[in-house]
Amino acid sequence: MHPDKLGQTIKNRREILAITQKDLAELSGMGLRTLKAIENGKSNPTLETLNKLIDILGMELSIDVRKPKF
Amino acid sequence: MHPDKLGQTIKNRREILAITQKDLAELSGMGLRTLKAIENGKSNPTLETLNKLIDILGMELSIDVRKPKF
DNA sequence: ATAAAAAGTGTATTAAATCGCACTTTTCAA
DNA sequence: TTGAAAAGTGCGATTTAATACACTTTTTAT
Repeated sequence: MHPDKLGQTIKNRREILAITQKDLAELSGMGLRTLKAIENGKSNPTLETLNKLIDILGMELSIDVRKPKF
Repeated sequence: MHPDKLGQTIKNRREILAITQKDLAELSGMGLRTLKAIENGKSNPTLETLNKLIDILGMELSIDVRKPKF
C-alpha cells in the first residue's frame, strides 16, 4: 500500500459517501491540510491518522501474509 | 488495527520466520529501537515504516470496506 | 456567465516518529 | 549453573508528520 494508492482508496471511498474533505477531516478529528496531503499521495501518515480516517469511512485495515500468485 | 495488535502481528510473524529483532531491523532498513517500540505496541508508526516491515515479513497491508456482521 | 463551494498550495510552528548509544533484563542452550 | 544471545529501556539528537492561517485554483450549480 503505497501513498498514491492509499490516497485513491481514501478519496474514492469519500466520494462514494458523498462528503467533502472538510467534513471528513472534522469527523475524523484531523487537520484538513493533512487529509488533503493524504488523498494526494503527498504524505506518509501515521497509523493513528490512518485509523481515524478509515474508521469514519467504514473501512478496516488488515495485515496478512501475502498469498503466492501460483 | 491498534498499536498493540499490530505489535503482536509483527512479532508473531517474525518468530514464525525465526529471525531476531536485530536482523529484521537491518533487513527492513530501520532502526532496531523503532522495531522494538512497534512490537511492544509503544509506537505510532508511519505508513513507510510499516511498509518496510511487512515487505520483509512477506505480508501485505490492505484497506477495505468493513463487512457488516449480519 | 458567474457566484459559491470545494479542492489545492506556500509558509511557519509544534508535536512526535525515528534513530544511535550505552546499559539492564530476560531467555535459553551447553 | 552460567555465559552468551536476544530483548527491553533511559536519554538526547534529528527528522518530519500534523497543524493553522491566508491565499489561489478548480469544480459545480444556477
